[in-house]
Amino acid sequence: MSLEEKLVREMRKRGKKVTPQRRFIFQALEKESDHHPTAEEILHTVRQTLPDVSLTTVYNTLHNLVEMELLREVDLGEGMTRFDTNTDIHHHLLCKRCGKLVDIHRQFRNVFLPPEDAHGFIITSHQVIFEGICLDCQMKAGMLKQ
Amino acid sequence: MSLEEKLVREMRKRGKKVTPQRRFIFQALEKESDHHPTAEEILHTVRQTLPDVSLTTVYNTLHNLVEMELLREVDLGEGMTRFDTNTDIHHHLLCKRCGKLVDIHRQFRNVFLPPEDAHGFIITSHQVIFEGICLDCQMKAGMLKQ
DNA sequence: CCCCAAATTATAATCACTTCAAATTAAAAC
DNA sequence: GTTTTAATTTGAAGTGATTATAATTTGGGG
Repeated sequence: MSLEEKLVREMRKRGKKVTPQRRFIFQALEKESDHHPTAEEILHTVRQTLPDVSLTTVYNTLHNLVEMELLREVDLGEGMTRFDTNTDIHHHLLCKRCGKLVDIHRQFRNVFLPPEDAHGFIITSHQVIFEGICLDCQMKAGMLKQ
Repeated sequence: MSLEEKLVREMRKRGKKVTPQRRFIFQALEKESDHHPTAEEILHTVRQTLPDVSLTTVYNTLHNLVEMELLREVDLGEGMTRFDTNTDIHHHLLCKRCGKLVDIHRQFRNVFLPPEDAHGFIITSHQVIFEGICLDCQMKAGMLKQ
């Protein structure tokens, strides 16, 4: 089942309307699932087929999906939110220079807060963010001694 | 040596001017070091004694300190940047409901990316963010079966 | 086909920050 | 102490991402 089909079903299940705009947003999410698109990027893709879609609609739909837990918001302090169709636990590696973002699908077994360090919180999730400099940026900066 | 003294010294060491504005910003950082203040919060504190300081100056000074590696920017996807005078490696625990932020000073030994997972990046830092619901918010939501 | 709550839209607003250019000032040089 | 000057400060205007508003349109049940 494609992502589009899945999301359409979930929308219907919850009595939400399935508009053409939403269908194309679902398709864009599927198409760009590999690189954590921003709302602007989704808008751009959707407008290739539906030129009058508004940014508000994109945000509205993405937020709906997040609420339905079918989409994950990823905020790495870049000044904008990225959206990730992979809602499984995974981590991120971010290039400080160019903003390139890579998924890390490895688990870190130790990352767990024992009750005495949890300050009474109910912990619902955790995320590891690695920061560094990607190959391209090392190249550009002449950091690679070839 | 107080934080103010330390920062004044470091400024002088680098040939930077020590203005009254900067001194009061250093004091505010010291006073609020426990709760990761935002630029706005620093501004508010500084204005209690120096009512005409501008937000631009606060940002300018904070960014200077970050550049000098005497201050750490913490961005947890809340839509604004917090500043942390503790530049040691440590992690964070964030309440999703009220935004309360707690430092975690425990190390996680396993959190390391082996070269085959590093995608060629030079990794310079990592950060673990735990999310959950704090005691106060559990209380408010009646989640505590007392 | 009709209805109407839900969805979409354009426009304007907001929020956190950044840029800019003119006025001020710390501190080095005299 | 006075002068000099480059760094700093300032408020106003600008940005870019996101959100609010209110009028218009529409999916889909009846």
